[in-house]
Amino acid sequence: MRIATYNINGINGRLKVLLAWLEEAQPDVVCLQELKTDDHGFPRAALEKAGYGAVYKGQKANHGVAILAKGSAPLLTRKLLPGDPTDKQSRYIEAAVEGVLFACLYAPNGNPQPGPRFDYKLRWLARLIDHAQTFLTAGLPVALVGDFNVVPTDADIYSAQSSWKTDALLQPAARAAFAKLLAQGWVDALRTLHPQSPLYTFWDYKRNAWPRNAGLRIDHFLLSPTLAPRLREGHVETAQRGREGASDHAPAVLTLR
DNA sequence: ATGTCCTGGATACCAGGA
Repeated sequence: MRIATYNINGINGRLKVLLAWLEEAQPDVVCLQELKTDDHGFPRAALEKAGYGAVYKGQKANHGVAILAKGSAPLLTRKLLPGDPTDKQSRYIEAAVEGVLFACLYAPNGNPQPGPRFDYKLRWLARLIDHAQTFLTAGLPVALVGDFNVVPTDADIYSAQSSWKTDALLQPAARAAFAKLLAQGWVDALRTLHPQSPLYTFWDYKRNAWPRNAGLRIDHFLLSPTLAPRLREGHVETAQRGREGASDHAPAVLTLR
């Protein structure tokens, strides 16, 4: 079973790019972030034609998440991250495919920091930590997949002393939230497979980031202890970032037995 | 400090988010 995460940065503006990649990579499950469309505008028919069923929670202009499954419809379990009924942003969707539960997430960016946007990011991550614990307590095979908007360590960025130093993605409080998930028992799949590789998944459109490989690792797969033993292979589809009309994120793929 | 690209509201280009 091949599972993927892909921050598509506008699913309609980049539908051709997405369909070409699906055709080429043939993943079984895809967690998408930053749809930037409401549910009405989700390209359900085009994805069905490409062989993928979908569940999605869209939002006009910003955010929005979806889970695709090849040849089937994912079994939807939630569209809201518990813990704050007043939170209206579409950043979480959860569904089961072939006995594995996928939590597709798009954590808040949190800039500028400090400030209310960074506070929201930390509160959102705290809610994720609480919800993640319920999966572990239940012993379920779960993958937390998506754009966490956290650079976990200085090894996960081209230069920790760059202008990113004061960015919300690198702040100690954000990193502490990610570390707390690992301390719960979640396995950082890509880092476990490749302890020494950069594993960048994001290159800013600005600052000439892609040509000089000024990347950040912010898209992650966290596997529950019951699922982690099935981990076989994983990589970032780096070449996708260099395509015409690419998202600022590259997709990443894992193979599970 | 700057840079780029998406979306929406407009119906030209700008604001907001990232």
